[in-house]
Amino acid sequence: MVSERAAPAHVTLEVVARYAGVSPATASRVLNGTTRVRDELRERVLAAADLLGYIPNAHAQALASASSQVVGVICHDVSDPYFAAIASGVMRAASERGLLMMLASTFRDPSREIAYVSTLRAQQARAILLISSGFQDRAWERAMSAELDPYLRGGGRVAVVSRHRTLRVDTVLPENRAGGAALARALLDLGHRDFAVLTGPRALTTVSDRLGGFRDALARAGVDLAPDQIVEGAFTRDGGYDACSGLLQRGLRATCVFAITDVMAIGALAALRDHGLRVPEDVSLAGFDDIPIVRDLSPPLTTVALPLAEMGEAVMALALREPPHRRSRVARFGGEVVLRASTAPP
Amino acid sequence: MVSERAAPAHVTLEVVARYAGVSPATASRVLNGTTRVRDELRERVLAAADLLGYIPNAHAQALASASSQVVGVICHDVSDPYFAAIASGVMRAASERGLLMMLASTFRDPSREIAYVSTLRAQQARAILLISSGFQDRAWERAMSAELDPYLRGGGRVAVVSRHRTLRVDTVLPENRAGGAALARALLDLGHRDFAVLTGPRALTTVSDRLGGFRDALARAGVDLAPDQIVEGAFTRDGGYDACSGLLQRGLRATCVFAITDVMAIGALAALRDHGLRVPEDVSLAGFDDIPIVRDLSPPLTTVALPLAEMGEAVMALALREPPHRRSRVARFGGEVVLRASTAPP
DNA sequence: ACGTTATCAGAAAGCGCTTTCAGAAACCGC
DNA sequence: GCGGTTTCTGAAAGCGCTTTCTGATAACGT
Repeated sequence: MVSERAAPAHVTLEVVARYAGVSPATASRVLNGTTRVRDELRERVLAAADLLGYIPNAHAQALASASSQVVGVICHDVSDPYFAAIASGVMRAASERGLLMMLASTFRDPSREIAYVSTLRAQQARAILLISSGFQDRAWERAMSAELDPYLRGGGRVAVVSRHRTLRVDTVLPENRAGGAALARALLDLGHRDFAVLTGPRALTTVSDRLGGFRDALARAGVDLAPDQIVEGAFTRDGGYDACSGLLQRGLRATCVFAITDVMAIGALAALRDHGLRVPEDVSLAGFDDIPIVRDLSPPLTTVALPLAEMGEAVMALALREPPHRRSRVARFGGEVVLRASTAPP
Repeated sequence: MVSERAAPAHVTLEVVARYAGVSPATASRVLNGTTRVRDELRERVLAAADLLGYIPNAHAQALASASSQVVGVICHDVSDPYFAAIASGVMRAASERGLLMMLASTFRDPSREIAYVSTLRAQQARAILLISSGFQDRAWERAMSAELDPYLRGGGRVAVVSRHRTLRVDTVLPENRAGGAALARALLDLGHRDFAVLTGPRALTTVSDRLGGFRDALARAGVDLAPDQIVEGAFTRDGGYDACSGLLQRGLRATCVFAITDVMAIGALAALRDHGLRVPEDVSLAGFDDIPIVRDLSPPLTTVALPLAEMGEAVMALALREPPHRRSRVARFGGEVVLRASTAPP
């Protein structure tokens, strides 16, 4: 009767230890397996912990041992399939290692990226991973370094997806430039000479690298890209739709449209269709990323494949590798052109 | 010179306080704004904190104040657009409230759901949110309750997306049953009488509710669903593809296929196409969820719309509302049929 | 001018754990 | 059988903060 309504209080290590008739030190040792403990005591502690439903307080553990099981992940936009796929790879890598993942989404605002680094520092994250699209801006870079440097000096680990100009950290680098170039060559091989491009914000290295690679490869083939056939839009499905609509309104002179990301390509496909154009009969369309859904579009989308989940696993591996930061390392991924039915000879 | 290489040590509250010439207590009060402090001291503390780049240790804060800024989210599968969309809503709700989100993905294994609850308890999460598809299994329910109950008694908050039979917690409930029924009626109205269904694991309430609602509505109209036209597959794109392929091999006798989720419908669409069937001319196809991509398929998919992001925000609101758990509450969402071009009269 | 109340700052306890440190007990060889 | 190891356990310090509690100082009324 009484025992049944006994307040469970807070079952702390102290309670377990008392119950087992040992000191908290011994109980801690048993529970963590740090040191041999006489079998009899071991059993008593284990039994007590189990019986009382003991759950250690991770804050106390972290504070006392100055270490944590948590990695922080800052993601450009979790609701975008590209970033979600990478985050999913990070998630998998984390659970393999028994780590917990604190996930923050900046919803496309680079300044929040910096704020979150600070927050994750406060949380004593063992590593901070940035899943971004790169951002080139002096003030931003300075502020980010000001957050990252003390963290690194304090033993924190940092790794980043996508190219950043001045951040001295481990990097997972999608082959944006080479991929853009390879795509251009593939499209040239199909016979296209007139291109239009739907880009995202130029301040993102992801955008400028892809566009740069694409344009260079065209130039090398003696084909140039009319400035009025390059339209900038938001980095989203609707951004792609709007950019493509704008292009169509102004008069599309291209036989092939390159959307700088698959997500934008999805919007572009809708815009083309709404405008009565058939893909690829009237115009070819290509994207970049190979997010899972694009093979199920009709027509399936030609794109540049990136192993997104693998990149997520790699960014974790890079951050956690020993010894830390011999010198910031770069791991390159992807860049293979996947030709599908959305492109055809003009 | 010397000052430049001075070890930054760890900048703790103590260091800031000493530097400002006040006690740690005062520094704490200033930084948290808990109590009025003389302006002069205030300024000194703030200046010192800023100068030294002070970042509070969240573990110490949590330990001392017995409260945390972290909510734990356990997600069935982060790489599935349905769950990702809900998680994104949760994310938004978290950042609005200044909370941090610890995200775990069970990768479709219900037993890991229980393990993660325990882990998040250890992390002293202020709330635990389960984004699942429901699971009906006595042993599982018992084990889950055994984790949840002590957590709730200790002041923890819990809320769940999807119906669970015995869990006494706040629930965000998609209108699966009503939605399934409404979809059936809409398809009947189009003139269909012969249906096939691609389902997921029956142990998931999401599956059984949708299927139950669908079948009941058909029965009420005097139409029955041949058992051999119901095929169970994994809850994924490939599961949908395989289930649909199996159905086609065995001989499809239906004029309309209902896939229990949009994700499975995407796979089904691919299977139908690979089999040379046109949608909706040869067979109509409907899904459930209205994940963002399905309006961009061709044909756009008929489905039952659920406000996924909103549901994510709601599950957070439910968990955090005051006072806690007057009695577990249920918030219902969605269930509107969205007719698109993937369905047509037979 | 005196007692009374309101403000503000510091000392110190304590959150729940880990980890030296040191002592007790058991072991060894010769 | 005794010094010297080797094991094992407990006492206690301390991780970095918050929060009483207490004392000092200022402000107030009559």
